[in-house]
Amino acid sequence: MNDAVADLERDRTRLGRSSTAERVADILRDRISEGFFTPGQRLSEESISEALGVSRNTLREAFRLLGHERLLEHRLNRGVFVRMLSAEDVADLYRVRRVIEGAAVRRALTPDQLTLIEAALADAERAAERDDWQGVGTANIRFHQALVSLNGSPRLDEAMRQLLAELRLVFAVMRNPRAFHEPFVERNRRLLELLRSGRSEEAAAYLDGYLDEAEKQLTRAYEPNG
Amino acid sequence: MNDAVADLERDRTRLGRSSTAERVADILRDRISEGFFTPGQRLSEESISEALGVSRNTLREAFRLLGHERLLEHRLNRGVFVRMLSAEDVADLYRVRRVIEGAAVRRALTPDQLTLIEAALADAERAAERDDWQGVGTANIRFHQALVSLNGSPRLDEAMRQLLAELRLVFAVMRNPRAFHEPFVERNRRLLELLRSGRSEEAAAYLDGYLDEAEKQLTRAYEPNG
DNA sequence: AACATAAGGATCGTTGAACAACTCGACAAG
DNA sequence: CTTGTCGAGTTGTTCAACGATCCTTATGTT
Repeated sequence: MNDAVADLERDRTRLGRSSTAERVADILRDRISEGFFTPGQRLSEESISEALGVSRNTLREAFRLLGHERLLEHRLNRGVFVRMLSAEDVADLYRVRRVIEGAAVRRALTPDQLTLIEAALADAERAAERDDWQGVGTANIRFHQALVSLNGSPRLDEAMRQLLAELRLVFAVMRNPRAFHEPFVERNRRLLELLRSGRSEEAAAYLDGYLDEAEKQLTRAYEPNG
Repeated sequence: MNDAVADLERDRTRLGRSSTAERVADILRDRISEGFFTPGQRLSEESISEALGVSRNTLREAFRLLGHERLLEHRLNRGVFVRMLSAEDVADLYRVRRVIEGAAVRRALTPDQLTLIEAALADAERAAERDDWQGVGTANIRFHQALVSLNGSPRLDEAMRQLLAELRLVFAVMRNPRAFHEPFVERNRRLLELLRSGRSEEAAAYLDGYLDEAEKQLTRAYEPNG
């Protein structure tokens, strides 16, 4: 019995997790990352609270939540807007990725720590065969999330989660997802092999170049019509 | 005219920055880090909103803000509590510090980047001469904050700010601040000299040992009566 | 005595309405 | 073309109310 019960404890976080404000935040978060709400757009308290059938107060709590995740921007007396990232923001996001992901790949790993990463990579490869580039993007994100989890730090995991959510704001305005996501599947494969064979310094160097390239592509595809 | 107006833009952030909820959050944050509210204590919506003269709704917005900073813990239908850190939390905080501060000291620096760090260190040394150990603690925090700023990343700065606020929750329950803070002034001095002479790998190694020691002391002073 | 159950009180969660404060565009005056 | 003024529309904040939930205490059962 004890094992089964212990397993249940993992679900406890999901239990406490059900205030209306949080569920509203979940909905809005999804809508933002799927591009339904586009960066720069203003979110009206009145129309959204009415549409979702919650009070303005509750909606405002949800707005605060997403504001702290940097998905929304709160301008006093003017309302909340879907965050619009500048080129400087993109640069900063990649600065942070280099620090956090770099620390992850430099660690000594046990083989079983790599299974999660392998799984995400396999998903990406399967999605690529299906020409499902949105799916590739999602799986790639999982790949990097799993990479960070090698640090074994809940706080770094959380930071990475937020960072990737912000990055999705940029992906949302990109017009050619294939050109962006496709090449990285292969690179992820190579990175994983370096990790598996324990060549961490090589892996770190490879990751740095990898992130440089991604940042450059993103900035290029982003800035001209920013 | 254009130059003078351009200068003003820097003040724009200060303009939007004053909703009641945020000011309430500022007050509560101060109260928590000064130990007026102690970890584990429940913060009643009714009594606090009454005491501060704001409505429950506004206070709840402030609670949400501090919850996201991990200073408060929100339990559904039970209220908010001042966060109580476990030994595992302390370990995680130091895990993150190793990653973020480690990345900072490994960078190549220009001498003028060190002036902020030097200033914080000088403050700590002066406070130590005055036997002002609270002051030493504050200056030490500024030292590490300045260290992280070498990364040049606003997001990492912000993450470090939050992390140190969490750590203050632990400092607040410590009974002998001198024993904890005093030895680190000297270590900070040594670390700065290593940085100044450009020996970054040596500095990184020194920092690692430094953080190990701090974590150990903190865990020891903390766990027995946790 | 140990345990399960039920009732009651306190507090939180959420709502709806109200009004003040503020933004922004339009239009008039200089 | 710039500066004042006005008004519509939106956000900021408060208040009162009620249902939902938790905690404690009292009650009853085995």
